[in-house]
Amino acid sequence: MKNKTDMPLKMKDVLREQISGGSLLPLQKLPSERDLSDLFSITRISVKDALASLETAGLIYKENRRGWFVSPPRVEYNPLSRSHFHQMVTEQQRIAETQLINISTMMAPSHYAKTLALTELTEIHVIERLRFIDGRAVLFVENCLISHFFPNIISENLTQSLTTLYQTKYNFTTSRSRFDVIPAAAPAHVAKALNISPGQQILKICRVNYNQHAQIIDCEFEYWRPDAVMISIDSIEH
Amino acid sequence: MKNKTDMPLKMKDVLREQISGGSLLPLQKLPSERDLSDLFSITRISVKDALASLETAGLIYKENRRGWFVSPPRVEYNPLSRSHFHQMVTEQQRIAETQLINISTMMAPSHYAKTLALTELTEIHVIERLRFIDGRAVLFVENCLISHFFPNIISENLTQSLTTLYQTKYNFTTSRSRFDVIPAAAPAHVAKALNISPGQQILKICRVNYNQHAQIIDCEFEYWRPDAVMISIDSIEH
DNA sequence: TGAACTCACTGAACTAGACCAAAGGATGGC
DNA sequence: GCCATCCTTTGGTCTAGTTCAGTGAGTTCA
Repeated sequence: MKNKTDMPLKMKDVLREQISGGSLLPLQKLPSERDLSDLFSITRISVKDALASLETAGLIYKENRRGWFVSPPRVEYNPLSRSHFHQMVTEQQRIAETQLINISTMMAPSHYAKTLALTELTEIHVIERLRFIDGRAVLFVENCLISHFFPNIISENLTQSLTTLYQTKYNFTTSRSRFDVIPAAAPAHVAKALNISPGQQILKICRVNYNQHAQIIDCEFEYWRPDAVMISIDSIEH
Repeated sequence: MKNKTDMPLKMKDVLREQISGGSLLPLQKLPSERDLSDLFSITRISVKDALASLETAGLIYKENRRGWFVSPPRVEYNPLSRSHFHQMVTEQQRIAETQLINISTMMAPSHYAKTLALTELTEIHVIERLRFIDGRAVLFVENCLISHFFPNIISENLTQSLTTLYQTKYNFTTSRSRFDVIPAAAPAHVAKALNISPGQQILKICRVNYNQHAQIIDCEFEYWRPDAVMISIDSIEH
């Protein structure tokens, strides 16, 4: 029964059409909120609502105070596979990069201690890294290693795969991993690194890895931009 | 440097506090947006923004034109396990219910045909069901079965586990399953059943099941309220 | 050449209202 | 006791602005 023009809906349809039709390409910037509000004669609040709903659908994303952009296709990610980030991304004809953000060594704070099933008096290394696909920051990773398993690891090149490093330098293979996938809000430090607004929706993956002696050796917290990834698992691969 | 009172932030803190502190219990209704906007002397837009950010964090949820409610704890769900919905929920000391929404029989439309790897001239049954935890609708499921594998299935009781039915009546066991997890927006028919606004964030799980003869027998599309679930997988269980 | 500065443009966050449509309780007729 | 109708309350959607803070390109100056 709606015979109003419903410009906000029209704006969504136009953008959807331009994205699927290829007039707007992945990573391309959309017009500014102010321009869109003039173009379609609607307020900026309506523009923001409409853009937010396209964002939820995974069609567009925003960068803090920079603007809105068209989302590239999702990468398929199997958290159970041995394949690491660079290999996985490359196999899907995309370009991967890793940037080291921070390393710190500390006594395990309670939430890490709990995940690693150890006491708070154990020393851990926390490695924070940012991962890019096709030049876009899509994943913030916190790796938390139990120090005594990995002497001198902090002097290694930590932009490569940690799994490979575990194997070649420390002779540890991952015999078992356990992980949780949770739709959540971005914590402040993650939001800053990914250049999104704090509290925005992200996909959180918490993983715990066991070595060949069934010892927990490290855990990992991954924070993905929700439009960048799709978890894909096949029971036959184990 | 912010020395403004920042009432929207204060509202979030108060609600967060009341939820974690137990003054607001799971499934309990929050004051209306208008009441909150009076209480904290902020506009309804700011109230909505603040509530939306608590929603993203998984603390509260809303029902269409009914109001905002406190989210119960997430259930842990392992899509690889043989355990079915009722069993999984019961094991976590929660109450499960299933409601049959609709059954239809048709020639496979293209997106189903693609997922099931068959031609569009194959007949399929589509079973739509709504699942509840502790009385709250949290999951909309579409099961799509290849008809010739399941003669007369539509006259069975379809609020029980389909996996069990496959086994007892048709002698099919699931030998392999493959699934994708995607943060997405709720399609209109799903939004209606779950009583959420169309386009709102949900967690979509697409699963394909193979029988003991390595034939694809059905696929399933699950749409979860994102605050209700957490995917939890352990590689050792296979 | 290169580092520091300026400034226009961007979204972020907010105020102060408006009307609409669905939900659901209260009411009243039978 | 039951059912239809009314009415209040709810969120949904929208208009029309404002102020603030980070971004980044261009400019200036040592």
